Amino acid sequence: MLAEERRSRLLELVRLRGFASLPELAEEMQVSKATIRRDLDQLEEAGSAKRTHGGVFYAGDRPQLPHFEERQPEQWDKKRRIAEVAATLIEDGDTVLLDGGTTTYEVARLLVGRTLQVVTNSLPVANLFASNVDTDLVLVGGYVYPRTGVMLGPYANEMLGSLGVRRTVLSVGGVTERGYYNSNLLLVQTEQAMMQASDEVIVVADSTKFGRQSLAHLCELDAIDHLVVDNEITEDWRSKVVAAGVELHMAGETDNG
Amino acid sequence: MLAEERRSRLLELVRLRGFASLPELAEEMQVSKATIRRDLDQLEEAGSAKRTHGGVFYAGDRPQLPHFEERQPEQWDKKRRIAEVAATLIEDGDTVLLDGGTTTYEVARLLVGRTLQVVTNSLPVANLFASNVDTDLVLVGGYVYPRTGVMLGPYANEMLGSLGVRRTVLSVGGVTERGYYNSNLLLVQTEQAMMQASDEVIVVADSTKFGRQSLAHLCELDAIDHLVVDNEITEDWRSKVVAAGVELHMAGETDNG
DNA sequence: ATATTTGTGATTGATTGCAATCATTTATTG
DNA sequence: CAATAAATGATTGCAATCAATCACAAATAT
Repeated sequence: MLAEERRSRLLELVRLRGFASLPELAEEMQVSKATIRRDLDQLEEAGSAKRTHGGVFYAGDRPQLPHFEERQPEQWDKKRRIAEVAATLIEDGDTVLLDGGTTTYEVARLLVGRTLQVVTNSLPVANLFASNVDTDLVLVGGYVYPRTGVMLGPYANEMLGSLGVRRTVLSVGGVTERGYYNSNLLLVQTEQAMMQASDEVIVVADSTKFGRQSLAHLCELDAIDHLVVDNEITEDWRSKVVAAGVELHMAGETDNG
Repeated sequence: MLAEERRSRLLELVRLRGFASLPELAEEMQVSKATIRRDLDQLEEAGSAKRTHGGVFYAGDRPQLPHFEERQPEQWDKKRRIAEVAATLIEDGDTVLLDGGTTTYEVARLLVGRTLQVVTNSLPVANLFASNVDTDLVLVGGYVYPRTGVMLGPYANEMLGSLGVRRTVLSVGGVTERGYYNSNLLLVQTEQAMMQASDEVIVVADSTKFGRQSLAHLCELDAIDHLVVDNEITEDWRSKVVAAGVELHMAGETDNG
């Protein structure tokens, strides 16, 4: 085996595994640890990998969704608590439609392994379920909005027009007295098609979204069935939501509403 | 910050990053390295992470596609060479349809960053392009076949029926005198819809596929435009393909075509 | 409130890993 | 083919990291 070929193979192994230890690579390649170190030095110089004490991890191009991944850590504690409550609203055997928001993603993570039919227009959500044999997964096709991994547009809307689901979980970008908002006009159209396809709509939103304006109006306050929010929502917003006839579920230390 | 909360945050960081070094975790959490070690001991006991010298990598549940990932390393050298030749058949500005085969995936990897419109029914392929601003990506929706991340079935076929693309790249499971085969009946129907939607069909297949039977007949030998194969294809198969009027592209040390 | 349990940071000897070096082997070039 | 360059494995002293331990701090229980 040529040195160049071995380095190419090493890079592929590291790319597939994410992390590989130096002794195991030496064993697999049937060369000494010193040789592997030298190979890894070269991969590190090329920027493909990063050496660690006793190992190496992949540092080259990794498909990622910057917009999605930047927003995932925001208010993570709140999102996680909201997701735990929202997941209790889903019943085994449901057909559930999950949108591409980061709070919805936390819900999705908790649904993996449950006996469900999942429909989604989100690549990250789809990736969660694709390997899972307990879940039937249907992906809504369409134009993939750059950096978010969300499918929207006419193909998506047409497919949603011929689907029916029990429950939809939607994230929102903002809530005002006039209703729920997201930042993208095309996305909102696709989300409206989701609501049409659904018996019940569950909105998941952390408290920082309340009183925050966003570009595109999704629907009125009363057009949804359930709202799950963390316990830092104000009393004022709580009463507005309840007055709109929405079932309010609070996530956190206090009693759930 | 409570110890339990810190450990939960650590797990999330490790999950997001794949690998994290102990000094950087200690710095971010504002605790000593000794404390981080103890935390990581607990994560390792729980099976969520694996300690390394000076660091930790994520070892918990990771969405994966076993069927796809098991087959990816097979004949990797051949696939890679085939992909390099196939990528030269794609022109910038093309609309190209990529199926869910592992050889097609290697082609896809080489197309990232090119100015293209990409249509695909494969989650792994979609994940490659979703973050890329040079590429317009359209995902074919439908039922996600378990463990492969490939969308197929009536929704997929209907969407393909309303699309037109310049070139399609297809992997196959087997080639006999009677033509090209894949292992799944539903998948073959979706792939036939892909061929119908395309001006030109490019099949990518490593030489081990020739003379190998597979369940579902895709099309006759002459129904495609280009075949890209590694240089270990036999002279017998070469002449059969050429006699069928297919443009043969050989990948490897010898002269192409 | 006090008593008990759990968690933390620092220290120290033990363990793991590393890079420089050199003799030898392998690959490449003319 | 011989000459040259590149690569390899082993050795050795050095560097980095570790786990056990202890005194103290923080959290929890009564």
